[in-house]
Amino acid sequence: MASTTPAHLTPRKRPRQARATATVDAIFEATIQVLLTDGPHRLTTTRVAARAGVSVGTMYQYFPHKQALFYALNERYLDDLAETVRNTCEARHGAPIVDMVQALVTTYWDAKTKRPEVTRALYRSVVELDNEALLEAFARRVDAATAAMFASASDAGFADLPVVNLTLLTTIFGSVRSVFERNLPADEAAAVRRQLILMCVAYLDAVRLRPDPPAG
Amino acid sequence: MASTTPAHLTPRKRPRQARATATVDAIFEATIQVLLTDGPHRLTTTRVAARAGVSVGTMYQYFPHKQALFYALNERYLDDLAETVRNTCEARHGAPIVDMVQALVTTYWDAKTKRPEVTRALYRSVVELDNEALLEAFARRVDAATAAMFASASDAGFADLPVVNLTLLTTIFGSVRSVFERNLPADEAAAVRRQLILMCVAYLDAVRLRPDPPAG
DNA sequence: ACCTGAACACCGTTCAAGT
DNA sequence: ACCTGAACACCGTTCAAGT
Repeated sequence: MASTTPAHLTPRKRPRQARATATVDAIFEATIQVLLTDGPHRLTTTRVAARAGVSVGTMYQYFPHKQALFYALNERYLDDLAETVRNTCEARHGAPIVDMVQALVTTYWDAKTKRPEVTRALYRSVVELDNEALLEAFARRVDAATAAMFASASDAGFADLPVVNLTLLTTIFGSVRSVFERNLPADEAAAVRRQLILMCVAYLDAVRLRPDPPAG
Repeated sequence: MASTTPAHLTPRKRPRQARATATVDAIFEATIQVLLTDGPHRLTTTRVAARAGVSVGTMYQYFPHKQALFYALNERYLDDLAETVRNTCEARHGAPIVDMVQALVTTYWDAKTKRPEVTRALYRSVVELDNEALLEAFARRVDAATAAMFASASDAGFADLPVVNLTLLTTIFGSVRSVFERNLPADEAAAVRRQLILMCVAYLDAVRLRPDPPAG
């Protein structure tokens, strides 16, 4: 992932001593806090620095500018999420296709819903800049994990797995974001989640290869 | 829609004279231009005003602050989009369900893809504030239009139409946004669009009510 | 190696003065 | 009714000076 990070978003310097590491961690934590309490619009560098207990100058030693802060925050978050999805996928290799879809949707959904305000804050913090590189790297990792899982399904094969896989991920990622954006009430959100699984299953069933009927 | 707009986002004053209307239009147009050429991050009020050929002060007579500009822009855009979708839906009343889904996905997708950079700029401009009210109003309108359409399907009925409808819209809106966010190459985007229709059809087929088999 | 905070440039917003 | 633009407060970013 690091290799895909545009240079202007890279931290200026990596923490080398213990206190520096503590500083960077404090800045991350402070950023989330300010994001949650004040919103992205009222998040100022001074405020974050104050909350982290350091001076602005210190912050700028590690992050070349404000957006780099958001970038690093999202990078951390997406790394985590990709890893979670990967684990889920590996554990389902060889399983029936329905189990896979259910596990995938549930894992992704739950990960996003665990701390909804953080998720929302992050969605909003990715305003600008080359977050595309970030999202691309994330998508690539998840893509690989789910494609490998689906390829191993015990009860289904697909003529064009890459397209099927891309469609599924696009739909799942998108739906979750949509639900957050509309801030749907919990019961409606839960209903959509159940239906989404149904939908993915119906789709996979429609596009999967069926064994030829015995010749005669 | 106007009734749901939060007060602090309302234009300060409505243009009453012809030259004022021209001013407001120029400001809108300038905002889009600056958004496209400089990006949301480098969009300053002075720059927009300059491009529109007015002074900053004038801008502030109509928009209480910068965000209100973005808000108004999105409002215009979503009004338009909702109307387009509504027309599509009305024209399909009584049609078979497959035609409906196909028309819905195609209309929405094409509307968003017609001017991709504008779409992207708008997605990014809705950073903050109560865009929720805006999106909610939009969703409500589209919701009503599609629900009425699906209820009139010549070849299908649904036990829980509201949930089915909500799921479909969440998926369609979300997928389109996902495709934009990842900036998928045209051929992959096209493939996803086709698959999305397939997916919706498979889903509707799975959840639709079938006539009871004749008793015996 | 790491931290500080005053200083600078710039941007959002206002308001007294104009037509 | 509509427009102007200098003025003000504030925020992002820097850098000389410190430990």
